[in-house]
Amino acid sequence: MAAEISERRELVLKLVIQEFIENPLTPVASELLVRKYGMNVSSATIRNEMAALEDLGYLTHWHTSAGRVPTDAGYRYYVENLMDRTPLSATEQRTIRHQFYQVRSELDQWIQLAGAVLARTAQNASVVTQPRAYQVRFKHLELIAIHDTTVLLVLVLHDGTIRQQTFSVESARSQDDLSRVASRINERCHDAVVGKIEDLLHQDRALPLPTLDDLEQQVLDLVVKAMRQLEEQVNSQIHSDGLIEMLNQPEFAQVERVRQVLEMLQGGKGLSPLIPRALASNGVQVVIGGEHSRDEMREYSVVLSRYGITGEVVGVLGVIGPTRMAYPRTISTVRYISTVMSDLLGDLYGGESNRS
Amino acid sequence: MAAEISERRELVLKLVIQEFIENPLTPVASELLVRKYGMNVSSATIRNEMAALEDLGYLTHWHTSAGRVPTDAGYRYYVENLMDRTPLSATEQRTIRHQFYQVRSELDQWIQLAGAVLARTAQNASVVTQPRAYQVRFKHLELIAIHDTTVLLVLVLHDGTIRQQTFSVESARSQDDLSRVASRINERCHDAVVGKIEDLLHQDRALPLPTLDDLEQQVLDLVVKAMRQLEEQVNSQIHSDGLIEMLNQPEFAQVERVRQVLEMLQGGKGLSPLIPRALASNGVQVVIGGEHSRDEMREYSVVLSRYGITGEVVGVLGVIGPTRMAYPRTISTVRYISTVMSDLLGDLYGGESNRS
DNA sequence: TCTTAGCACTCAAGGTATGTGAGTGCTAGA
DNA sequence: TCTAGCACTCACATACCTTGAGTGCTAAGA
Repeated sequence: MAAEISERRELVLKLVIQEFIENPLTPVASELLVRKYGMNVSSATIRNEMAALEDLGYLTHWHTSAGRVPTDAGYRYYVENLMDRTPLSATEQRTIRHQFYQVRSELDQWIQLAGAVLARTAQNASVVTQPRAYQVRFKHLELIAIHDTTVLLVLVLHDGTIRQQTFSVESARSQDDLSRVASRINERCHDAVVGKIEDLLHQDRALPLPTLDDLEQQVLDLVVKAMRQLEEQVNSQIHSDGLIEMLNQPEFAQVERVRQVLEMLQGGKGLSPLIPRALASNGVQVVIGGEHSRDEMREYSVVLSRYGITGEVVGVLGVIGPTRMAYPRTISTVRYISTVMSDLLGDLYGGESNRS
Repeated sequence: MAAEISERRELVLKLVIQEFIENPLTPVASELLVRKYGMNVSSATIRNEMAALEDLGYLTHWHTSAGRVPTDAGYRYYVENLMDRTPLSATEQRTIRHQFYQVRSELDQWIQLAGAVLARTAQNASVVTQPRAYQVRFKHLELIAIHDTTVLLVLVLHDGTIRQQTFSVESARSQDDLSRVASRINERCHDAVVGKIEDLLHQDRALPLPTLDDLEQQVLDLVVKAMRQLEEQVNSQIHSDGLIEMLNQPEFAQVERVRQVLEMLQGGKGLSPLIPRALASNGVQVVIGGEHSRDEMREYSVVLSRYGITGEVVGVLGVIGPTRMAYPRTISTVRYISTVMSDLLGDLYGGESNRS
């Protein structure tokens, strides 16, 4: 019984995995494959094939008299070679696109919607990061008088990120005054990267008679600080959704697992190492169970894709679930939603969206 | 054995509840009270008292040979009459205030921080709503050219809410053009409620020669729509945190409960009926188990408080947990954080903060 | 009238024994 | 190379028993 892969062996592997994905509580038995999928051989033959697949490392046993269960390697082989790659049905595509169409003008709802749709379609938890520019670039700022010496600064960056913060000025200023300062800064800093603004500030301070007044300097300081801060937290916020969907999966019968997942998602601890990889690559990335660098992720798989406009703004979105997840459907979903999001961003920035 | 409340009976009730709060898995036995709290009577006497408290409806049995467990009425009596009302320790207060001090200028982080601190201090899930003005009032808007005919509208309302959305204009406009339109609108709509803006729009349309140009009309339409939308969703977003903390509570050993909680928190379904009540009342509100109108909340208690500046902006924050929760600590925490948040808002708006 | 010692009674939880059946591995023959 | 047949394994369910914590009640004492 040479441990090589034959066509029939592949079929057995594929069926075992698909069966197990559908019915994750019970290991799949040789007899079942014959009965349910009408194979033309006896269960004994299947058993032999299964034993061979076990030698190859694609299947395992929980105990001697239990059916077979896929290993991480098995899933990997399945995803690479065996899986059907059918896209989402036209109906589903239409429904999804329609939902996005309805919020097309509300930028901040895209993320939320993407998370919700991913979770509901893939029946697992979803993660979505804000689309971020490769470089943090200034777009616009606004100063709003709130009260006495308190001013609200609203900073809009080139990638659509909005930051708001308040600060105190030494003496009360009128709204007109503030607006004038804002528009002067907007003119000077148009599309500038943070370094440019810093230079501006330094040069000006070196002059004997600065052309920037105190308030302008103060505001620019704040802007620089805010932009630097954004630059550092590369992964930005990881928005996640679909915990309930994930909980409905049978593997979460014990609370322990639930806690694990919550900790992984909280602050994206378990996920952040994956983000840069996803940003750097085209197409959908799949990381299965033990392939994760972190131990606490060993029992989960992650399907991620980049979305956005190459060279302009990019983000990451994906699904996280138990290693036994419906890979074909999940992958199609992630791929599709990433193209939808890319298209949306394309419309916004007028660039070519990054369809993979 | 008359079913009346005596001093000793109250003590027994108090001890039973405190003991059960500390050790929620085991019903408290008469013997234990004598041993642990060194009472000067025998366990039989305590048993009699417990039986009386059971007649009064403050305690129950799970089965004949199990210790006593508080009922919802018992908790209620405890919260109203028996509980120690010690505030958070000075050290804790200082730590908390310090954390808020560090993000004092970043308005949008207050909510997040309040949620996190509430959850960590009370060891349960927390909920925080955005502070909202009684009336939605216009503060400021900004138009930013994004690309060709796409314009980003940033709308700042009087209570600090920021809404961003994009829209298309018929013909491309320069940023200067957009800024001019924005500042005209800002002048006209200063501090206006939505009705005012609508009037302005209607009146103008009725004129033979409108003073507002097309773009201005389009923008004002969007503003009105956005403001109306905000007015309707009174409860705004309910931000919640601390799921993990809650999961660490022993009552969440079964996933069923976890799912319940998730569903309650998701979109604040279970909570929204409580918000108006909390907004309308001073001080800390406690709703215990069966007192909830919704069945799915029967096993949970909620501690809520309003925060903000009366007559200006108000929000709600609080904690949700199993009926057996550490009421004294939770209530102190909610009360304290609500005053901290009120103070912060007070600084921002220059009003008197709503300390209760 | 209140308190308490004593005792019978109850019941959840944990342990052990046993049966059941699904499923495998192996062997020998087609 | 496939397959029928059979012994073997092991999780799971069921029933049964034991244990002990804790109560309720009674009757005697303060």
